[in-house]
Amino acid sequence: MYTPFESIYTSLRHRICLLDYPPGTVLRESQLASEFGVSRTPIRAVLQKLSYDGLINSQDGVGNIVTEPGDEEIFDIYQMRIKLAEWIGYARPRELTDQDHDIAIALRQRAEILTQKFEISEYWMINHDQHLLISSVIGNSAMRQMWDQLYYRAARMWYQHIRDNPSGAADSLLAETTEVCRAIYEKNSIALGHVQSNYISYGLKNLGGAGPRDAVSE
Amino acid sequence: MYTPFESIYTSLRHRICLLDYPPGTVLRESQLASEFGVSRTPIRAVLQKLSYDGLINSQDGVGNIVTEPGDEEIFDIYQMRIKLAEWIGYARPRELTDQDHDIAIALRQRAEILTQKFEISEYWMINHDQHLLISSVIGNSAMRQMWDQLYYRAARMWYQHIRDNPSGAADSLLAETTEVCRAIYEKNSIALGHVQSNYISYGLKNLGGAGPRDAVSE
DNA sequence: TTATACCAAGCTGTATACACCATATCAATT
DNA sequence: AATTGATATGGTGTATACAGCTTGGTATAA
Repeated sequence: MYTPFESIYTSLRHRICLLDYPPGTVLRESQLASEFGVSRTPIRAVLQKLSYDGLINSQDGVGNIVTEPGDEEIFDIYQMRIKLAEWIGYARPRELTDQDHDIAIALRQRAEILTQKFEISEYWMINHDQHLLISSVIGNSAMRQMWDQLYYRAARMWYQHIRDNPSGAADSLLAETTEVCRAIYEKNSIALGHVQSNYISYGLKNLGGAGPRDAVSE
Repeated sequence: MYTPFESIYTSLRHRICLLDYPPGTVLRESQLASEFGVSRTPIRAVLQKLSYDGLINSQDGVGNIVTEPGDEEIFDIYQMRIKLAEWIGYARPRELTDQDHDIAIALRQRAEILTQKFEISEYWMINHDQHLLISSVIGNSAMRQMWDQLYYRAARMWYQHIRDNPSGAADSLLAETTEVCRAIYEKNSIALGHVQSNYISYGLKNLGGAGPRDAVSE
């Protein structure tokens, strides 16, 4: 948010995740450069990072195309997120504090309001803030890095699904935030990870995928 | 290996992993540009990717400094590798073939020769080829990506340790390749992952770390 | 009418000149 | 002598001009 790079990178990632740039959109470097008031050079740096993140695909002579995740890829990413979530409590978690609980309570309140008047943007922001909270709990830096990366790769699909099927989304989110509150109140980071894993799993089910072939059975 | 980018990227990563560029080394863009016969621009792209990989650290006005992993980071990376390896067999593995077995047999033979005449470079190449083989088994693309990334982040530490303590390294590698051979012969990718997990765990122990504080106990 | 070959326009990839930043050196002052 | 300040030097970050690739359109010939 502070350096120009971070600011532009966050903006573009936000647009891709919220489908302002739906899959297939062609991003032109010169256009983005003029929009953000910089030259093509820093824009290219941002696009390269987005490319490493798997969010766009740069093709010489054509443009930077927002990727369209296939069914297999969606399944793979969700499977990884489910597994990683199970490990959150074992990845050198920092101690959960009363302040964490306050934040979680606030998120639950926002989710409760959402059940009365649903707004997709607010739904997203609650999800996002909860992700930031939980991510901050992970002490293992390698783990946290992967956790964040997969979150942003999965966000589009989830957002699209909720946008098309908003019924029940607020109730589910309220239930999730409630469970998160409890786990944090109990200062039990292992439980916190399990809650995450469960709700990601529910999400995968709702997305309609039990996997490309046979589901993973451990 | 084909595009100039891939070629330069692989070269520099190789040099960092094999400690040709030990931690603290300052990489100058113009110097690398003249060495590879290109301008600073593609060099910068490579360095940015290496920065995302956590192998270097770009500082404005100073240079691109090869990172020095701290004890905590080493432990985190190893813990993740141990956990991910356990999971290889469940990450949509492709079917193991007789050709895989032939490759594994060849690796074991090279390891056997290594026990008679140890050479650190050959040790590294066997390890690397084995990594490529096992990585190719992972069908879950998100998982494979993380697996590769952590491998290159951990390689330096392991290489340094073996270089300083070569005794027993060849025997251990021979044992590992033997177990890999067996798992592949049995076409059991779950076992293959467990073998990997075990030997990574042995490696962490040898590196001298049971963790920064208390070890993870699941 | 259809197919093919060429061409033009626009994009990304590259090279290079310039601006800004960090640091080491050296002189001036206390 | 020690310290502080300016300054020169060499680095990365940025802007821009150019080269190479892709693609859509068009003209021409079968």
